[in-house]
Amino acid sequence: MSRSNPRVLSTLERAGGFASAQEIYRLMQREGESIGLTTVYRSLQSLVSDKIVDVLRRDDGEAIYRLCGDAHHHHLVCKGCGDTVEIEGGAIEKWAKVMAEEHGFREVGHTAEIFG
Amino acid sequence: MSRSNPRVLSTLERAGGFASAQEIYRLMQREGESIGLTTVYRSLQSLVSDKIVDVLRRDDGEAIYRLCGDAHHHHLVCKGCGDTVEIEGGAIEKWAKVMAEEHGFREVGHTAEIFG
DNA sequence: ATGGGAATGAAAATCATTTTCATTTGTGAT
DNA sequence: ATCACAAATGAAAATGATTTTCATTCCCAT
Repeated sequence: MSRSNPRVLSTLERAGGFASAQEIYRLMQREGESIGLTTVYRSLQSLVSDKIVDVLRRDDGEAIYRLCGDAHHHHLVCKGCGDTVEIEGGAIEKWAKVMAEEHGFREVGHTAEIFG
Repeated sequence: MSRSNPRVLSTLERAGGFASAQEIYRLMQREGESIGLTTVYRSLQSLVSDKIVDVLRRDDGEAIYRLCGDAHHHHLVCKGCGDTVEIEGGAIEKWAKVMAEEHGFREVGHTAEIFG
């Protein structure tokens, strides 16, 4: 197993908002950092499993990563500039729980993103 | 442009719940239908753009399709059997709108799925 | 120094999806 | 019936993200 390369995390921070592995890689190259794509992927995997970054999917299926606080929360994602805002979702938590129980599911998780 | 092959839609119906293009293709083959993977993809694209099926993404990035009523709604997805239930999300609509306005976004869409 | 495990990255492998392109099929006009 | 042309089809190649392989380099404790 490999530990996350700190430069990947620092690049993701600098990117602000969400960035894909490929974008982080290109960004690091443009900045003259010497790193392999493999290491970028490995570092992101490790950051995800350590719960240091979130991962979700673009419409085209590409995975995008974002540095996150550890609290459960949701996002507002701007379709134009890609800017994102974290928001807490008190209402949605309750909604998910009610809906799940109503249908005999044990709720274990949900996703919710708003695009605008 | 190509129109949707009706056997693809009928297979998706029969599959119940969500199915990926690959799954639909394999299913049709198993049932002895003669069809190409290309046609499955093309048909699904066309069904999506005609708003006859929804598309969303699995965690692994694979696109999954489901026959849907035309109303805006959300899903409960069972992690075990993959079974899905459509639910309407009155609360979530309101939540999305409020959150978007609060942050100066014009709300144009959102996604929400519950897994359990 | 030195031996061994972790980290690295180039290149190949994987896998879903899209594109290309030649062929087949359907349809309408003659 | 026949011709012509557009739409549909699918095999194979191309694409693009992600993962795997594997040989090399680093680092650290002995």
